[in-house]
Amino acid sequence: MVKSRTYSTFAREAARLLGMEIKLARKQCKWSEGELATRAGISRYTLQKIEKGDMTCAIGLVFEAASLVGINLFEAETSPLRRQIGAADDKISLLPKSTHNPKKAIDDDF
Amino acid sequence: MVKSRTYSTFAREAARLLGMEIKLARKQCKWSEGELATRAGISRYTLQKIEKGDMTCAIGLVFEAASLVGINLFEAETSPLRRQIGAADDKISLLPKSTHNPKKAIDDDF
DNA sequence: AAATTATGACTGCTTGACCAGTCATAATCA
DNA sequence: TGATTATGACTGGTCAAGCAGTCATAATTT
Repeated sequence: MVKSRTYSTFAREAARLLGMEIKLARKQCKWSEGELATRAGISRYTLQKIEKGDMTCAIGLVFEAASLVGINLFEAETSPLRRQIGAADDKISLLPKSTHNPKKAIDDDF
Repeated sequence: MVKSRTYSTFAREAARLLGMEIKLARKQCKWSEGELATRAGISRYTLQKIEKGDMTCAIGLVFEAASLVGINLFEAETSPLRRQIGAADDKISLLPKSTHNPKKAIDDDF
């Protein structure tokens, strides 16, 4: 019995949703679990975990599976991924390099 | 030197983008790496990897950090996450339970 | 200017993620 | 119907993800 990590419900549901989308898209590709797993270079068991929304899966494996079945990950409406990356980069460079906070107690909100 | 996994550029860029968005959102929250790491219940080093778009990070940790800084993960426009999950569920149940493919050679596209 | 805080990078250790393989069951095809 | 394939669930072994901790440097405050 290991005390496992806790996650916010929002994060959990996002993972669950992504897993289901992958499963759905896979079925639409008419691929079996084994087929997608092979293409993604992962084991079938890992794919099962991914499709269940398991929080411990490596993000690279999840995104790889997702991209193979044609899921648009964080591609908002029109702009291609590259452009978004550039935009994020620009925005970051506008902010101060380090966020200097006066030392005070952390008010944890749980 | 272990030959590390390969990923599609699409998957890699998606992870990179998500990491940058987290970093950006964190700075907008005026939180230091240590602050967000503590709130997310992870080490600062892991957060650094997440913000770099490291493919090996657990998706749960990435999503947790993202949600803490207020990133809308897979929330399309208006519909809340829950509704999307329901929709995906419904769609899946409409498809055949198992995708039965005639045995043939896999034409791998790389 | 000095003092404080943030960042980047790294280093062993421990734990568990991922894999290969198996089995029973369910679904689909001939 | 029987034969084939897909799915769900699990198990031991191995290797790396994540952690705690450190250090040098950069940025920010006073």
